[in-house]
Amino acid sequence: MDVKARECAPNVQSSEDEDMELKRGPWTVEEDFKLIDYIATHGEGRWNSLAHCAGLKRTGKSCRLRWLNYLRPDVRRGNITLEEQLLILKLHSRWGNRWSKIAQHLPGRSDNEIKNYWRTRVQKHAKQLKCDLNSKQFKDTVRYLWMPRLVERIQAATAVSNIMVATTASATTSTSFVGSMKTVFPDDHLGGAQVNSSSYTLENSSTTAASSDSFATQLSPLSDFTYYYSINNNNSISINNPNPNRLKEFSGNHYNYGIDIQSLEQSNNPWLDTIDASENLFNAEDCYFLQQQFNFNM
DNA sequence: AAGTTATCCAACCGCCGGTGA
DNA sequence: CTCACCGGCGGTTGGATAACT
Repeated sequence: MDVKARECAPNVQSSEDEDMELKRGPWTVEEDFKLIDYIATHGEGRWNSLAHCAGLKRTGKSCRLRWLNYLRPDVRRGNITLEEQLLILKLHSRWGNRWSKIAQHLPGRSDNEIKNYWRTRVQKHAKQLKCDLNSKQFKDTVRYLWMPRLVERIQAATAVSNIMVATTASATTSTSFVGSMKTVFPDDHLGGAQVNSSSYTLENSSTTAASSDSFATQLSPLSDFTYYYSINNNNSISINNPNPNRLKEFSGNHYNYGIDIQSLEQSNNPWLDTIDASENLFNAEDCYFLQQQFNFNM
């Protein structure tokens, strides 16, 4: 994807362009497809000239953000998995608010999404505990309670998925997660709950067992646009169906923020509910633990 | 059912560092 | 060296939606 948009000189603008007002706010389907088509042909980068050449009345920044956070083929959106939650907590404890750095270890996740996750889910729990995010209390809670609990639930989910895989394909554990954990935390411990390779190795999980291409295509929560284009061996992008008539169909049926996939997973696989219970990280047991350990005023 | 509050997240903003003229 | 431009990053906002009263 090194081909840059050099064909169009950004400094040469017609008077008409100079009068062109920049558009803001939510992107339309048409704008998305303009951007996708242009990047498919010319590659990404040089965002200001790209925006101009693609005929988008957007800033280069806006195009870059839209592409990276939403449109690029490998973007994953939707529920943050337990493994990803654990990784985010670990990496944040190490690097703080270095969202882009953290995102590098969560394939397909944008820094924006991780940041949003942190600000909404994690900060909410800090608020519930009435303690500061940067306080030792909260850091201890994350390290000695939250992370071990996540590890337990990941292990439990792995066990369940081993059973379920025989009859249904449903796990969405990222194969890259194991690599990330091993790379970042080669010999790590989580407050007494050790993270070892056997806990996460996908040889134990349903993802490996059901890792056929068709399965991945069906369930991987990738960009909504991936059916419209595909990534070639040389990492270039091919438009699968350039027929503009498809736009309407695509818009009507698929431009729905991935709800189909999520609802499919949840409606067909009730056990997923037990996995994605991220909002219930602190049960009565935990609250008691917190009160005892940290004198939290729950 | 209607109004209010909380939550989520896409998108914007401002700052900063790198780069090239 | 200076300046302008660009891309990347982290912080913030505001609209849409869900949950609650």
